[in-house]
Amino acid sequence: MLPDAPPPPASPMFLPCLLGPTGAGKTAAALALAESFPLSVINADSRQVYRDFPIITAQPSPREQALCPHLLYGFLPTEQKLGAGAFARAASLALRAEHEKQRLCLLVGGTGLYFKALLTGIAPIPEIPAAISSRWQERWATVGGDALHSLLREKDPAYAAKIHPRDRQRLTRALAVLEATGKPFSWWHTQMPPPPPYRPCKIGISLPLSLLEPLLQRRIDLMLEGGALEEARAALALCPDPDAPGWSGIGCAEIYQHLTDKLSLDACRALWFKNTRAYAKRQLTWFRADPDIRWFEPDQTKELLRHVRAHMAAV
RNA sequence: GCCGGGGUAGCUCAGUUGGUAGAGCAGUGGACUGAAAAUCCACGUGUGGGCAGUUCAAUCCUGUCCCCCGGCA
Repeated sequence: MLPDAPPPPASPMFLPCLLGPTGAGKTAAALALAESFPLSVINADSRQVYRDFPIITAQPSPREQALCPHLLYGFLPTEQKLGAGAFARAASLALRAEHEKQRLCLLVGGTGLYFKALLTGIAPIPEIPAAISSRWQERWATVGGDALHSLLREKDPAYAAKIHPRDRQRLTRALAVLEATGKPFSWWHTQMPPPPPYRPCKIGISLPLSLLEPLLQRRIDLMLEGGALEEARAALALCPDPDAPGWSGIGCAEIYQHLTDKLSLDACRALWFKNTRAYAKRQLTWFRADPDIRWFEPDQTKELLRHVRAHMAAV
């Protein structure tokens, strides 16, 4: 299932990464960098992969994408999902292909787990059959979190100690992995692949939350003016299942509610903003914990360029 | 003006047969190994609308004033 790891190149690949909270200006910063270097932009955002939601997930516009090669944007149908492992595989293939063409790659996105999976590697856990996962979901619903947590405590005490009984997602995942592979989740975590052959240069683009807020609100209004409702209507015609992975994105979910008459447009807009803000905050929490990130404000393109140049030269 | 209902956390509200109060949401911090724009954890002193009275004790009872919402004039 997993492709063999590529043979390690002679020297690690220099890999600038633009990350940070949603709406802070990563796309604009990427295009500014593309003016100075011949580079290819690789998406590292779990939502911008969706084909049916280019506006709502704030993918670079067709005009922007025409300025330089953009990879892994807008290719996935709403009913499919791209897990962190699948992302890391796809991204490393794309990176290798671009590298062979002597092109510098820029990783851009806001999904912390995707960066982690690609840059530090991820345990080689095989794909878990959907039937097994959904069976554990059902058991969660019927027996509850405490019962499942004590079951996990028997089979995988190390991981059980790390998660809360109410953490449905992690709990059911750990039990599904255990059932499908016969090995505890925590055992898999010790089976790390060799470190990926990258030399990352992590650049954060951010603003204090209070300054980000008005930008997020304005971006939502621009999306609505720019056809977000029409986009969602079209997606709804293609995939009417609200539980499909693509519909769980912020903005998509709220508009779905509105289109199915469960939410007025005003309430939809307000909820969309609320959820976006909360998400930006979660991203800040994630990235704040990473000491390797060098932070810039959106208008510091000159400093940012200088920083990338300096790191590119360094061996 | 009269009658009724209300004024409790940033918001919506609950509760206390009198012993100074707690949920949801919001907010802040945190976690994060294939759903990650996901999932989850921790954190609750508020002149209980103002003033006076009864009481050992009032957010709760009484009086009065102010404000909001209905209805009647």
